[in-house]
Amino acid sequence: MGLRRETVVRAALKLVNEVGLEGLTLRLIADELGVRPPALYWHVRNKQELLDHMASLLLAGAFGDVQPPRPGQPWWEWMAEFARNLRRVLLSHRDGARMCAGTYLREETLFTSTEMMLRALTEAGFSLRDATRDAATVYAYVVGFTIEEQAVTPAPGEHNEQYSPDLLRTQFDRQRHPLLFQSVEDAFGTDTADDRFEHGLNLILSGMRLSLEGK
Amino acid sequence: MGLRRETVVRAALKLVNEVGLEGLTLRLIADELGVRPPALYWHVRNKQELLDHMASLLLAGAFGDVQPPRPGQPWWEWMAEFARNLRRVLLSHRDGARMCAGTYLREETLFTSTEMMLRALTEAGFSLRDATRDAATVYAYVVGFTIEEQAVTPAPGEHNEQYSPDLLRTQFDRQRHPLLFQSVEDAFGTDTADDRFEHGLNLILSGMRLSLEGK
DNA sequence: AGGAGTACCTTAACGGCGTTAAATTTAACG
DNA sequence: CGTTAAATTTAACGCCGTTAAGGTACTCCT
Repeated sequence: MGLRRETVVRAALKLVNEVGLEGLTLRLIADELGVRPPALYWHVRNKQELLDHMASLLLAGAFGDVQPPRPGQPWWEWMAEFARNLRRVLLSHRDGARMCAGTYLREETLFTSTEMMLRALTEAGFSLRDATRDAATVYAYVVGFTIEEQAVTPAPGEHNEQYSPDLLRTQFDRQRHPLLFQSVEDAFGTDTADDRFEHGLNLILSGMRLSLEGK
Repeated sequence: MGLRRETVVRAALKLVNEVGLEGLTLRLIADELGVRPPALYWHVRNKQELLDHMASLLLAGAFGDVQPPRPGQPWWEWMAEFARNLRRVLLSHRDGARMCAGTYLREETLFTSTEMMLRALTEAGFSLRDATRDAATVYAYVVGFTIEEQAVTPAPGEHNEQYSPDLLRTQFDRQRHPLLFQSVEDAFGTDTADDRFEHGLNLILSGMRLSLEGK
């Protein structure tokens, strides 16, 4: 008969997309699965463990099918692809970034793809120590960036009203904070989240390239 | 008589240090203040708004007394000081990073210090657009890094048992993931969180320097 | 065939949570 | 002293995560 742990985790991931992380309850998940709430405790120790599994499964979608750098592909392009993929996956679920931030990862595939990343970087000339810290930096940046992004844009198409241009314009006094005022205008004008993400990513990867040349 | 909103927020900040973000309840805060729970709703619309105010007040401690760059101080050293200060403040409260990640900031002093940062960077030669995105990158990195850090080390001295060296050693197969295995060893050996933070910060600031020269 | 054991789920309930409505006290002022 | 507004209390609602105990169905041994 039915219901493996992965089924529960997938149902939870589907629901978090609809109701957000705050709205996700065990009772709701149980309903979705046609089951009483305590049944979930057979598959999961408690809600936190379920959240850990959700984050792991979500990230497995980003790390899971990572391929080694293609022949001739520079490592920094490969890293950039990875970072974009990670952000894309985090954005693919409402509250995806907050879900994955600081959670304990329990998926085997995450280990193998991390190993692959470390290999790619060490083969490019980085020490293992630097490779580890560089990868952690990229990860921290992507997660941190996407958390802020999803705070403003909870789901594609939705926009948190607290961050609406009109509201912010009233808060930022143009006289006292002219630069801040202008930068908020830009942020809602020409600038897109993609642009901002690429800019920061480029900073990190440039720094990595520089540190490699300095060897 | 007594109890202003700031009193409530400060009590909440004190308590989150003792019980963590999950353990923080309005009833607990009310007890601490010698008051019944609904009294808090006079000073705060709901719990989320209280959390926003907590994050804002906490961050005000990091941004609040930011001084302009000292004469002759390079902008990157000034930025590094800011980043270290931010991390220090986030670490000063349990779950400080998670508390501040993606919350809506409501403190006036945060605006003025952001303005100051934008001015410092634009005077150093950055366009306003770049200054904004660079500052956002540093912020995202610091928050992302510290979230992971506090997941492993909830409070100074404490260490999450899920990340204990012994447990991790059993999970990482030395044969299949030799680099990952070694890097975990290093992480618990010579490497400190401070080292790792400085390394990533340096990547970003190097990238910023490079982008300025490229002009 | 029948009983033991295990895997999986249900029923019932507990204590605690955020939040609301309404009544009540406290302070301020003419 | 009476009125009004600010600040808090009492009482309660509905929901939450979680636990204990019991039930059902399947497997396997004899």
